[in-house]
Amino acid sequence: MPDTKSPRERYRAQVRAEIKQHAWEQIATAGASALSLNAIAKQMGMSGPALYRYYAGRDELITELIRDAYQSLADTFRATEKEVAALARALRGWALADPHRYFLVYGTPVPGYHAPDDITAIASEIMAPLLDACAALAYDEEPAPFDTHIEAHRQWAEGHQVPPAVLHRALSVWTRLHGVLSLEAAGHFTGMGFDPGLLFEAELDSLL
Amino acid sequence: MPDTKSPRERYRAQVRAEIKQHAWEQIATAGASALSLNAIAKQMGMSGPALYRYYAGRDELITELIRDAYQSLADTFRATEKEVAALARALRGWALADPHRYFLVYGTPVPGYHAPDDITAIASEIMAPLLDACAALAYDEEPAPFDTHIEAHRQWAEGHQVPPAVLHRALSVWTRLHGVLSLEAAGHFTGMGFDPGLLFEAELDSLL
DNA sequence: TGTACATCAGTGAACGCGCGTTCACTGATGTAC
DNA sequence: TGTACATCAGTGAACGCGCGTTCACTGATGTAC
Repeated sequence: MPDTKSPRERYRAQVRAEIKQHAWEQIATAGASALSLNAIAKQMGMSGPALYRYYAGRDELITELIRDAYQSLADTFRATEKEVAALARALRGWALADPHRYFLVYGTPVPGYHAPDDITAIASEIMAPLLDACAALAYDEEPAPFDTHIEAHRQWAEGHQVPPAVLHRALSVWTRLHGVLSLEAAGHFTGMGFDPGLLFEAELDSLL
Repeated sequence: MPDTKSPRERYRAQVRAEIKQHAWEQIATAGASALSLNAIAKQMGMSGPALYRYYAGRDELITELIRDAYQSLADTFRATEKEVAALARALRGWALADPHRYFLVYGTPVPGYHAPDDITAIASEIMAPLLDACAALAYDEEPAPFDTHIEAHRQWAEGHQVPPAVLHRALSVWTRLHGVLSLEAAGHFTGMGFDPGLLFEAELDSLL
């Protein structure tokens, strides 16, 4: 009985991975919009058309890169303790390990690009551990006006039986951490002198 | 005695403005990386090389667009009451009025692009009213650990004699508002159902 | 007011480039008997 | 184990495209006497 994966399938998967790896390097040096199949092929010592054996075109490759980016964050969260501070620091590590991957997920949207359904599914897979971790926090403040609004619009947290204050908190965690991280990754703090990591911790403190 | 601006100078300024206007439209529909001098020329009913009478090249045009984006935010702040809530709402209005202009300032950085000095000068011109407004807030909490760190790295707030808690607050205002705004402008809230404006107000409340 | 000249906006042709993508093909790899 | 065949990875040529940018030029506009 032959292996479920034939040698050819194995090889295909390997070359596809190598293509993606070169694509990431190219994005890191020249930005996502400069991604070029021909340039990748040249870098791999192949002719341009050869890549069409592996990807239907440029768009399919970019979509897969975006999907992989989302998936890697989801995987990171899955491997992290379901506690807000732990998730926050995991997010920061993930973002700074490869800022271009981070920006592919949360950066300037590509005009006209619409994410396929499976990517939005991964997006809510990312939100889930955050909601669970926020549910474990203590809530001693009075409820904010936004809580009643979010109570009425909670379908994005489908399946999570948590009070509205938890939904609110999860959104604050998301936006506050993203605020520091995106400015840091974009280099807007360089030259200001302070340590962005400490500002990140201070913002994290505001959420616990 | 002739006018200080000759008719030719007037005309030049007018055409430069028209070029920039078409550039913005192009950025809005196809993104900043797709900006093309030839396409702008065609849109204006001119031949491509004609634009070289007005801009030395593509880079000079992009740099001027970025400068104008920074400047328009600085102007918006100058025309706004120096109060945190007012500045915050002015920022949101400015950002959502033209998300691509916002992303040109705060979005994914262009790899290899380094802003000229006068742009970083405008950047601190933007920070100034925020610092002043934060100085007018009440501070009843105990000082955060980050305050002592920012006290030691405050050269970016040169000329502002404010306590470290104010520096800290200004950074929090900047990052928290940017966190909500950038995710909203990038469309990450679409499909979630809630009103991003109310989340923005809730984050603003956390800062007052 | 009229003429001679200088300035300069805009044109069209041309350069070289890299892009995505197609196509017919060669040659190596794997499969079936 | 050996041979015949099918599969499929990769090539090279070609297509049309739009890009930034240069250059020598035409012709209109403004200036000086």
